[in-house]
Amino acid sequence: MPDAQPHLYLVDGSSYIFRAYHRLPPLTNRHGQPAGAVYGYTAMLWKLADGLAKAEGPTHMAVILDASESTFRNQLYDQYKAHRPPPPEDLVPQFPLIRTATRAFSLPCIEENGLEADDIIACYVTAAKKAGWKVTIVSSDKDLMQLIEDGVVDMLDTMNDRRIGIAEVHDKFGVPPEKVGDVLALMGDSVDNVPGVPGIGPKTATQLVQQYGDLETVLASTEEIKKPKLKQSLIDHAGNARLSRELVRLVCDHPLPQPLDELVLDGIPPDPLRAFLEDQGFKTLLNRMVGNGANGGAQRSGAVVLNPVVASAPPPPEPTTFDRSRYETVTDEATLDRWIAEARANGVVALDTETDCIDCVVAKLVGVSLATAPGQACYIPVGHGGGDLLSEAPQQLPMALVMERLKPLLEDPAVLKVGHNFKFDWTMFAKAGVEVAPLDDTLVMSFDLDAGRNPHGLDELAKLHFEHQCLSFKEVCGSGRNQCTFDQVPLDRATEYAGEDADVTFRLWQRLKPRLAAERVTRVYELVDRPLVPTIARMERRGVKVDRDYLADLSATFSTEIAALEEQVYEAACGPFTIGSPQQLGQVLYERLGLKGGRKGKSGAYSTDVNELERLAAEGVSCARLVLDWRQLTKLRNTYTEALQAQINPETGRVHTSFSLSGAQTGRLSSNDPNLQNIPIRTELGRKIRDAFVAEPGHVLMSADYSQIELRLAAHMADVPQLKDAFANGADIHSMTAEELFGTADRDARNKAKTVNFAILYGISSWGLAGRLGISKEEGKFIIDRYFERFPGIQTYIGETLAFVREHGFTRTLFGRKTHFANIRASNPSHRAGAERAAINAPIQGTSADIIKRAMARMDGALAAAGLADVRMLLQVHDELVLEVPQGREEEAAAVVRQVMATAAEPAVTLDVPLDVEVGWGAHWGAAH
DNA sequence: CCCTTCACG
DNA sequence: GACGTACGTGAAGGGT
Repeated sequence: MPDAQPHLYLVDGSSYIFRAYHRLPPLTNRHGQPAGAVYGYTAMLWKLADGLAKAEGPTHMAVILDASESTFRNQLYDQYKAHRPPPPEDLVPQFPLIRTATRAFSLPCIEENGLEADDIIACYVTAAKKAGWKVTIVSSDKDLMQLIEDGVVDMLDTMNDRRIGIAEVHDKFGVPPEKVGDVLALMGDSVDNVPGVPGIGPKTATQLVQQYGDLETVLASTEEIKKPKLKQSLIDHAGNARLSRELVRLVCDHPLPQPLDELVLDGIPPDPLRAFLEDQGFKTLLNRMVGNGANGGAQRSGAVVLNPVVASAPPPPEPTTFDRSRYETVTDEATLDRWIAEARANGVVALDTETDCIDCVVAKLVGVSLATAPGQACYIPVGHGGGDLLSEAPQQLPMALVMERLKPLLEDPAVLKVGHNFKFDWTMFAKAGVEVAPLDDTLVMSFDLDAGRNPHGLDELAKLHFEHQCLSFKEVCGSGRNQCTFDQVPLDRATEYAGEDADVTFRLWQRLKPRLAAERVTRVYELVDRPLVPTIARMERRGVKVDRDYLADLSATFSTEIAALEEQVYEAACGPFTIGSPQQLGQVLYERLGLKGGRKGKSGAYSTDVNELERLAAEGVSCARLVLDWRQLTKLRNTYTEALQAQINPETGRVHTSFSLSGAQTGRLSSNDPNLQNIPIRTELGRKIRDAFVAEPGHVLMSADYSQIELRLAAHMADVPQLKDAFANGADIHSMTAEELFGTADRDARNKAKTVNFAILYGISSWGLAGRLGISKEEGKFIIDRYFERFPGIQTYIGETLAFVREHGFTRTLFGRKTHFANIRASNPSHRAGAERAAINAPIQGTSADIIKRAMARMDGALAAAGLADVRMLLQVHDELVLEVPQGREEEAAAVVRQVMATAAEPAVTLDVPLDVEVGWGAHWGAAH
């Protein structure tokens, strides 16, 4: 099973290439250039990526290189590395190829001016240790041996296939790793020109450090030294020894060039690697790549065939059956402590919270269930009974005690907590003062693996993966008027239900976790969705302030207007009817009033949608205009002004939406209860509702929007030079498109071009475009052909996307997010065409979603780092973030928000187009745009 | 529970 | 020639 603990592999690329050069014959590549060292390097990366993913495999990996000749060591000592001979002539051209090879493996390549690779490695080791990770340094450089720590940091010498731990360091230097620096300082290094002390080599250096403990003590104890020559040399060269100590000391506190998390390993995309191997003519490796047909699963998913082990991992062990009677009810301290110890020993625990209500902001905790292995689960009741005066509360541990005991476990960085839809549980614990970390969320995992393939509810997944029917909430709490809350459920029954949820969650985690790497969605899970779980939980809990009195006034105004319109409609329609019934309205218009042109939908009813009513209104049918106005006002009143007032939480005075992480197939969030992602803005009347969203006194609401992010991404992904240039130069993209398509950019042409641009994003069809533009389908086709002719990249993108989705059944975003399309091979042409349009759109919409999600995951940290910890991110509306900012801090906050959003793709993805962010603020949401 | 309509990106 | 009239959502109300 995958370890809860991340394991970082740091490859010392610079030192490797020198050793490879001397070890390997002077091979040349397909272009006749020397490539022996590069071949050795490529083979080594292959071995790492292939073999190591098996048992003690890396979860994160990076190649570290020397960036520059000059470092702080040259300032310390101008002779440092001064006598180093220049690298051999046929090695020099191979240096840049190291970066090419690394990129071909899709591995991060890290270098930093002023630092040697060793220092960067030391910085990452320090940071990873702090985060509770394990580290393996792939090198045999003796300087790096200073960093080794038992069970935490080791080294791997791939050339000799040997692990280097404390024992090996001791064998070599006779001292533990933390004293290696002192030994190195005394002995010096002729290659790097570290002076050391003349006459002292490895043997004497070791012996001195062993005897006196460290360099300073050696230098302070020269009186005791017997050998006169040694004694004098130490006295004469004490300065050099101290200088040498500084030269071999590794910098470990420099800011990381790339955050640790970004180094996550996510399989190896085959295409760039294949292209590189072909270009170099590395046939052996190439054949291994193509020839491995046994690993059908990985191939089908488009993964490289280097790592078949994870893909073919055996199914989880027994028991495969579920026995609810085995779950334990925990009502005493000793039993609680036993479960906590079990979870800690295990390193991973699944959990689920039971509450009296599904609204996490007001819910009270009723109990917690834990699972430490399949079938091994318990339930800890803390809030049962009590609410009901008739029945006595059952014996149970006090909530405060349970929380106090659980807190160290839930916050232990070495214990992974697993939940299904963890944001709910996270909030319940946060309300009790516990910040759960680290965590895995099986709902998010399922979504990242199987979006578009199956639903992701716990009960549905139990059925799908284990053919197990979960106890339903209804069976436990009843339904309708007889429904009770969970705190009223008897403990034995509650234990069965809650224990099962934790048990299923645990087994689901075992089943899904190995699939992340095998199906190459680790990156999107680790870098986009998992970090978002606590972020979303915080946003939901914060809520947004809504002005109730303002909404009530607005509602009253709307109601008066609606009543007046109703009278006018009845008059125009020659009698009353239910205006809100499309069926009745259709009959009134096309039968009673005898209007012509009634269009019927597939259900046989007249269509009365906005297009039809606009058409009638334009023909002078007064009733149609009145109905349109009536519809707008009732919509605004019923869906917004009335509903929003009812949604204000009495405790917080704010509205708390729920964001769904699995709501949209493309990876977007969705918002519900209430939906705050569809608050009106397009009409003046509707816009008034935005003014109801206000900031706390002393604060403003800030809105930050990505400008045209999807078109920018289309320009990047489809590689359209004109579009990329236009974005780079800040040009008006629709005018530019109009110029290309129609040779003019007047208002009419620009509007048409804008429609065409959107049509492209949505998967164009000539009929659809024709309908939108009110032109014939021939004209529509002409425009599309012209678009493809001017922007051939778009046509290629569409063609390649469709070819890929037809072959694999899914699309991917730039971050690797998969969306599956069940209908892509449907025999029904309209079903198939629908799936094709969605598949063209999904990578673009999904990449946009990935980017803003990364911005969100980073936002709180970036604000805190800038001293803006009291700026609070409240809402996300697909390409917009809404924040609450203390008055007087607007400019500072805007700068941080803009920076985080504009750079959110980096470093995982480098875009050819800039991301532009527009920021505004005001007393309310309406004024922030 | 399905359909239609309409609010948003 | 038929298909159906752009991608992704959630909520409300009518009708069955």
